[in-house]
Amino acid sequence: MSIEESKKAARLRKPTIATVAKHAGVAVSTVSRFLNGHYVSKDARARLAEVIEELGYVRSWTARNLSLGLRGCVGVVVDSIQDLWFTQLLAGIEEELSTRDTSLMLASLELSGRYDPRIVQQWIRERRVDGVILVKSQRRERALVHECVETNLPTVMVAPDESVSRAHVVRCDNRAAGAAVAQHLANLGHRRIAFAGGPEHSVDTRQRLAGLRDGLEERGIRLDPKRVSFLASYEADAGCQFASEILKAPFEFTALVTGNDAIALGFMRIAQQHGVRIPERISVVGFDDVPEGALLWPGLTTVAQPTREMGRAACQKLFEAISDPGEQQVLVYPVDLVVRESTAPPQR
Amino acid sequence: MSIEESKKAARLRKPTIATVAKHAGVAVSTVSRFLNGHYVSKDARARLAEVIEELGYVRSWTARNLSLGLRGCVGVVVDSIQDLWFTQLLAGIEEELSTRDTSLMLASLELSGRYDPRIVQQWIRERRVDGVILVKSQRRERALVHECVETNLPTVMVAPDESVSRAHVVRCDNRAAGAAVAQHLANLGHRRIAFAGGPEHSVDTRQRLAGLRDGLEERGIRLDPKRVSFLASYEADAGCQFASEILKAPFEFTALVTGNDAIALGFMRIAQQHGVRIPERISVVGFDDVPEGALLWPGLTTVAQPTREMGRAACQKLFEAISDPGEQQVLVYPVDLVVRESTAPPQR
DNA sequence: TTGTATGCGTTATCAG
DNA sequence: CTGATAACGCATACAA
Repeated sequence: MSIEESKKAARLRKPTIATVAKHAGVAVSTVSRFLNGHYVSKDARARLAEVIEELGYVRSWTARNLSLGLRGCVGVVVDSIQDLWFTQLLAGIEEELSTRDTSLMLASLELSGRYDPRIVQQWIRERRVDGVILVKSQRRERALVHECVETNLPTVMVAPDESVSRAHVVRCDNRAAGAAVAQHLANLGHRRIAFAGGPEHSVDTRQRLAGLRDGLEERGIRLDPKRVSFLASYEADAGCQFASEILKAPFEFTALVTGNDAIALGFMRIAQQHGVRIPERISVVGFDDVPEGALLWPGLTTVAQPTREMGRAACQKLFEAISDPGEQQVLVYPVDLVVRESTAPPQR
Repeated sequence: MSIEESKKAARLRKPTIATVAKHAGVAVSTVSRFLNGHYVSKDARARLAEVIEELGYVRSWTARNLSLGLRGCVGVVVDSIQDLWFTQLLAGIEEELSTRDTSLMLASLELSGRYDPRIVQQWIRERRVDGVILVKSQRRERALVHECVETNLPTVMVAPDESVSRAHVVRCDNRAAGAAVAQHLANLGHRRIAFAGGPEHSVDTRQRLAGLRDGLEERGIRLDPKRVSFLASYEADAGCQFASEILKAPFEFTALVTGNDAIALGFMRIAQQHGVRIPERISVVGFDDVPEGALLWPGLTTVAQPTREMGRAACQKLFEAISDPGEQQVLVYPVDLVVRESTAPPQR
């Protein structure tokens, strides 16, 4: 009776590894080995493939993870999910994740206007994620990075603002990016060029500036230190503020290179609001190539990164680190100048 | 010996429910009940809280999910992760999720330029998610929606383009939005108004148009059917294309209401490129209030939705549906007109 | 190569 | 109210 009942129940319930084993006439361990690509005889292999297909068996990732002591989930941390550049990175991450049966936990460090890393610290302490991808981590995230590394939590950093060890790093070739901009502006005939970067300590900003400066010098153009500024953040607001400052007095330069697209967009808004014509009066260049830069008029000349690919790579590296915590690598991706309407030869 | 060893191992290993039980002198089931807020005597409760704190015990969500037959993961489906509006919704979803120990799987239906719902179908078939949130699902997603509903997969739809049953729906008050725009434009003095919506079958577009039309009529203004168009999509490209069409010949209207912000942005880019001044020659209004609309000059007048809140609500509804598959609800959120620089009184 | 037995950490059932 | 114990579905020593 109870046997009958359990049999019926088994028929209704969705098939497990045991069901497959029974139908194929092998042991569960054999099925498991088959599923994981370990050694199984040709015969068994064929039979199992058939039975699995027939039964419509799908493995339980929850059970697998429990058994392996994994969470089947990675964390992605960023200042704000609405970061224009991050969205593209996320697309790459998603793409890679979808091939891996791994889910995602997202954390904005600045969700409701103020900085709060507690969610991420909880992840780390409770080991809720198998690893984390830290996107554009800044100085204030130092403690967080430290926690990750101390806990031996596999960690990949994308475009970190400080150099780090004990974590994979994925970033773009900022120096080349700066150099490309230098060449473009020099070719257009600009001689008086200004730079408005992100925070001064930021690696991205420093490298882009270095590339720009060197590139200009190669062409006999000096980047006047008086025309180099560092803003408080990489956000559009900072660009707006900078524009307001600049426009208070007459200014001399004919081209402005900003730390990223968001800053450039903010600058352009305020400049245009004040009647400053772009690119006639001033050419503007950004970095990142966020989609929005192509959506306004004039379109923003910028330097594109293979952002989506970098997202995929970050994910791949993370999985490598999870399955085999070995050497830490630094991946540097090439960049591409994208010329739109915000740059033109200087008027005079 | 082996006892000693196992003891040592237990000390090193991180504490489980069993460790807690031993230390507190109760059975594991009692600990479980305590953890889940079921009935436990006051004494035991106090002791357990203490022991848990002391041991730094954290429960295994993997094991819990296995036991409960859950995945601890919800799916979020959208055309493109880079949808300007979606990003804000995602912030709300994330916010809610972070309080629930649930992770996320993201799927773009149009990841590499072409439509491919297979990833989502896999989720459904393999029951990899406890529920899904379908964002802005369109006509072509009908089959997908059908699959979700047929499988009894808890489903919440946010701003679906078609009306659906057997799923929770979260959307904004589109009619009120259209009416607000009507009032704004009428007050400014516009009489000749055009509308460029999304796809004609889209609920959002139809409701916004209806609200606009009625609002105008109340004020004695007729929305000329000749000035009503429907675009192929809600994306900026569609807006660009529409602008190119319009600008080929002289046009009569002084204000354009678009189906959403993305369309408006695309339109404005091309219009400005052609030297059409906004808002002097033509006022432009969008819907959604994506952050980018505030980032350009002139800033886009639009109708804001409580997008983040809607994300949270969608998530909450989903969890309700997961734990108790009851009545399907429709949640409608109020909207807010946001006036920026893209609208002004008509010149003549 | 294959099968047996045990562990992974919880929850739920059912006596006490 | 509490305690034993059987699921949950899979992976892996270890023995065969």
